Amino acid sequence: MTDNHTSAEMVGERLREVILRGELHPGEKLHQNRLAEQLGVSRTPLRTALAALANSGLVVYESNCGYRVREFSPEQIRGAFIVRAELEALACMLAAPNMTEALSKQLFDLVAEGDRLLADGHLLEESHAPYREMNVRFHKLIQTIAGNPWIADFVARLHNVPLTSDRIILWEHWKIIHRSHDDHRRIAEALSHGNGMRAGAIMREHVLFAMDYLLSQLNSQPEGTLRIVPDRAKAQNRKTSKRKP
Amino acid sequence: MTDNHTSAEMVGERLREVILRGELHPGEKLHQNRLAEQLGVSRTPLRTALAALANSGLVVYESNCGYRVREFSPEQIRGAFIVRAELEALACMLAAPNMTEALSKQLFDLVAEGDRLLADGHLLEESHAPYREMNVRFHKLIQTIAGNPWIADFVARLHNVPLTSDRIILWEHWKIIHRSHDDHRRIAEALSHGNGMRAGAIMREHVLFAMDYLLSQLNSQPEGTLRIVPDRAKAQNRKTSKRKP
DNA sequence: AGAAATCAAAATGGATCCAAAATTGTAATT
DNA sequence: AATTACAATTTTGGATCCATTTTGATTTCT
Repeated sequence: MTDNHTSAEMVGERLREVILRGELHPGEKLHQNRLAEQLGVSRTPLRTALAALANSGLVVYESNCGYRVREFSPEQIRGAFIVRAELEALACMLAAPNMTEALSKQLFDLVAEGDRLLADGHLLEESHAPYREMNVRFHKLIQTIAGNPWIADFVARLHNVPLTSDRIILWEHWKIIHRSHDDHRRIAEALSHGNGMRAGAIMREHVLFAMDYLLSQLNSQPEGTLRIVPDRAKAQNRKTSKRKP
Repeated sequence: MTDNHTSAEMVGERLREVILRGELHPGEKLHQNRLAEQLGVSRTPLRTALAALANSGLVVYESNCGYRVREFSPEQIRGAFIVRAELEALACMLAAPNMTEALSKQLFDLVAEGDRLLADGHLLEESHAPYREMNVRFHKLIQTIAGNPWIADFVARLHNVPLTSDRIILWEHWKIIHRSHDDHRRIAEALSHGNGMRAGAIMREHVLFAMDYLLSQLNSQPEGTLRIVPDRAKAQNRKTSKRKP
């Protein structure tokens, strides 16, 4: 599926993973020689990949100073959720008039898949990944039904923020994950009835609550259940010295 | 201000201009050798620029097949306006609680500038550029006040569609441009009163009407007052042959 | 004659090389 | 001792070169 053939594409995808996983710390300088050697390619495809990543917002570039991992303030993370809430709500509104029997079934199938994973009364460790994938598919399906490619594109870009990545499920409390899954069911029901406004309202709250919960977790325990948190202590020597000779 | 020093950045900006201005036709293949020679640089910075443009959505890339100018369907253009309407409405909602006396003044100064340009009862030819710039500044100021950088970024990306570019003012009819400017005044007034909902509602309609008008112009006279329209007749030989040897 | 195979030309992707700029370390001067 | 000037190293940016893939055109075979 996602088999990119050129080195530049592979390197880009690899870097994206590494950055989102937090293995490269925000603000960290990306030395081209070292990185190229580590990744086993020459500098040329690496630079191509970096140029692309810079435009996708994962790294920042400064002329003659190279690339560094982009860092996001809590305020920016909050902003990402707010825009995402609005875009996904809009997706619901646009999707509603496009609903068919088949599409309704696809949505409810995903809900049922979540039901199965949560059947025991809690989410097993080994069910984390399947649940996460189901969650991603549910949101993406609605965006597809909406038929506006810009929405899916922008939502994907908003996931290019380390902490808001769709690969992170930090809901350990049963009540929260249960409520979140219940939102999915209600959204599916509203959409299958053609009620875009209602589906959109649920979706907006669905995303905004995730924001509140994530930010509260960030504030309360900066490094606890979350190893993904950018280690500010380690955010090392960045001397923004700017002298005129 | 926008002085990018490296060749790659200059080439990228140059290509962006050329594509948005329609001098490179949608779907057209971008031959690296020829382009590099035309632009007076080697292929390396050109490829860096293309990689960036690909991620910004102006060109599309296919492995081992190179880059071509992206083409947008009328439906995609419509979709861009719809998302932009929502994002700019959201910007109004977020901007309202941030308003100050100074910011109100800045907004009304821009409105007054438009008043001056339209004072004669119509828009002079030489006032086109100033009016266009005022328009851009008005919208950008609201996005700045909103304080959510994602909105400004996404709106800018939505302007990366040839026909929706903010450099195009195709409103030749006095009534329409007058009404559009009146929207600006009402938005400024609503914002200065802290009424984000109302400002957002006006903004949404402001953008959606521009969409309707643009699309109607596109349908009625594919090449009339608009020279920017992609010349489909010239969209030349693209053989998407895909054989397995 | 039409389709398939083959070979030549061209274009893309990647590696290496070189120049220019920035950073770092050292020395010299105040 | 601190700061400035200067030199050496490192790193980035750009050009060139080479390999691989694609494209197209010609030839060959059914």
